[in-house]
Amino acid sequence: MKKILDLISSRMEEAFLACGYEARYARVVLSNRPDLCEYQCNGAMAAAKAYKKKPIDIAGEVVEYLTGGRDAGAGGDGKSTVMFSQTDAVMPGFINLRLNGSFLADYLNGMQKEQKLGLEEPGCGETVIVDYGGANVAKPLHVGHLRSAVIGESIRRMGAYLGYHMIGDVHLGDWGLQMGLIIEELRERKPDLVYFKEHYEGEYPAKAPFTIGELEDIYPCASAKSKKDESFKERAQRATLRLQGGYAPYVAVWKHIMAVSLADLKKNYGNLDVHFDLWKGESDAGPYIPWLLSDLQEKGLARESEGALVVDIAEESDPKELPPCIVQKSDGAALYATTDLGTMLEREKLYQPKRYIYIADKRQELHYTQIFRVAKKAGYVPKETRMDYIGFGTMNGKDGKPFKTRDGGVMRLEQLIADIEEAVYARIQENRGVLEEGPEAEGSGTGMEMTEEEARKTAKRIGLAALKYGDLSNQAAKDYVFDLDRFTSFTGNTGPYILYTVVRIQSILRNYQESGGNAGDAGILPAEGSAERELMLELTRYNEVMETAFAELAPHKICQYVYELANAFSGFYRDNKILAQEDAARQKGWIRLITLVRDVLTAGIGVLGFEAPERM
RNA sequence: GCGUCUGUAGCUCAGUGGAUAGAGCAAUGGCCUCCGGAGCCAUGUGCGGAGGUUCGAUUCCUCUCAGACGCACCA
Repeated sequence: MKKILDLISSRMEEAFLACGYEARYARVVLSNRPDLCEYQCNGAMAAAKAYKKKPIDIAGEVVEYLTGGRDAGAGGDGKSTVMFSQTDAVMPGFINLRLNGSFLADYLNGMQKEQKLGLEEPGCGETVIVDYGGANVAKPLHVGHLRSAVIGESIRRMGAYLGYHMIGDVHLGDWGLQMGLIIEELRERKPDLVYFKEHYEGEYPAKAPFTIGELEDIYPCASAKSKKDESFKERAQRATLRLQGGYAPYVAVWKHIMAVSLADLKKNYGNLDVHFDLWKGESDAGPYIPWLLSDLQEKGLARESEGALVVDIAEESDPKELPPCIVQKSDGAALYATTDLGTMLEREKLYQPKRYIYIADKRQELHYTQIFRVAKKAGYVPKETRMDYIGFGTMNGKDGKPFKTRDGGVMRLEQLIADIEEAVYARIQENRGVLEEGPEAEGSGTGMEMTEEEARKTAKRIGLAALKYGDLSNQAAKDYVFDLDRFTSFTGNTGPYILYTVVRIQSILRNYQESGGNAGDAGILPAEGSAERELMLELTRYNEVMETAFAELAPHKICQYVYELANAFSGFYRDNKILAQEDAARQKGWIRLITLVRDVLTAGIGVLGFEAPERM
């Protein structure tokens, strides 16, 4: 289905053209003065100069055309409805519009018949690689990984919903210095392992010589040691180099580290309801690196500098010369940029994406600028391929500083999720308590009874919504304050509030069905009340919002929309007693209307990465 | 030093080249014989500052102040 703004705009274009003005002045936008109109066109003022006329005269001519008895709907289907109920030219040159109620109702009826509620699929199956997650092997996920996972998952879902072939890749950190650090630390702890015997010729054990718990202790320990102990660091660097060179015993250890760690990471991302199509890592770029380095040199792009191999990426238009991109360390080891470029080579070979979207901390912006330029300069990625980088801000505590545990440490993601679930669970218990103490405690049939197990499960689902909505409702690029109490609140602009709205609609629909109601494929009728009309207008924005949000890679726009829609529903719910409505046709229309609201909300939170429970 | 990003209500955040800049939370005062009150209504404060472009700027440009971050062998 066409977007409602496009339908209105094309009607206006017709009018502008008919009056002798360029179509580009006809663009219609949502009104910012709902008291005056629903939509507005400001083109007359912009056109005034070009045509040397007073804006109000231009607006007047256009309105004259529209009201000249030829106001028709998008039509062509024989049952076209008049589009506007109001067309006013207002000083200094605004054209104020309101939709005809039948046109609006028709639009919604169209939406509910369509596959994706009237959403078109501009993606057309184009392949897009989304690189997010960025977990490091052998290190537990912590709050620093949250944003990449949550934002990336949402972007991937948005794109998929719009018909793109989205490929999400976790791109593990599994090939850099941290692996050398772990290997060296392991050697110090368990020097007798066969991997550290120089002339060992036998098979390597199938069982990992450590648990995930040990592994998680090894890395921070080794990392701290390398900062104090220079010789330890050198040994770790050597181990890294040997691993990258394919030294069999280290590769064997590395495989153990990978297996143990990956199982744990999959579990944790699963708890976040974050999914990846590919579990590739930096190591997968390994095979491409020798060719990459020699190719960069053959093309004359790479040069030696202070022992390292670098590629200049500065361009004339740069305000300041950007530092070159280091592709090989002076000790010969690969680093961040090298593996990222190697990864591109693999992705081009296997998937030929039309677009890349990288989601990483905004502090990495320079790095991405560098590798994007190298990739384009060397022709590894076609010129026309879009390469986007979303740099997200820091998650801060209430003090405005990066989020920490009480003792100042880095909080594990598991802990954060557990805290949120606990807070939500407490709220659920609170509500149950209030219910039981209430004057009419019997209240059975409300469907509010919940077993302990259900309550825990529900708390988990609501907690995830609280967490993700709290994060996604902020612009990605900005730092934001993580406030557990606020995010888990069941009122206000929060994830739980959105879920509550969906649950409440479900409850009404359930009651309606249980009392023998069946709306069948009844049509939504033109609105009678103002809240009803506002709700309907809000619904029409759906496809526009989805497209814009993806075009701008801005999940927060979807948050904003679902919140506004939920609020519009609240207004409608307040003014209209759906189940008490005696006019059967109107009641059916309302049932269809709120069903559509539920479906739109469900689709919206679906791309945000969470879902509503049955009850809460 | 150079560069990037960010400054909007007491707090947390949206927003737009257009007509009166919005939400939530907090505060105050109201509203329930209500399908789930986890709601609704009312009241009050704000675009860091200065110039410029424009018929019109909170939005675009320049300067300035403040904060965060980045500037070659970490990722």
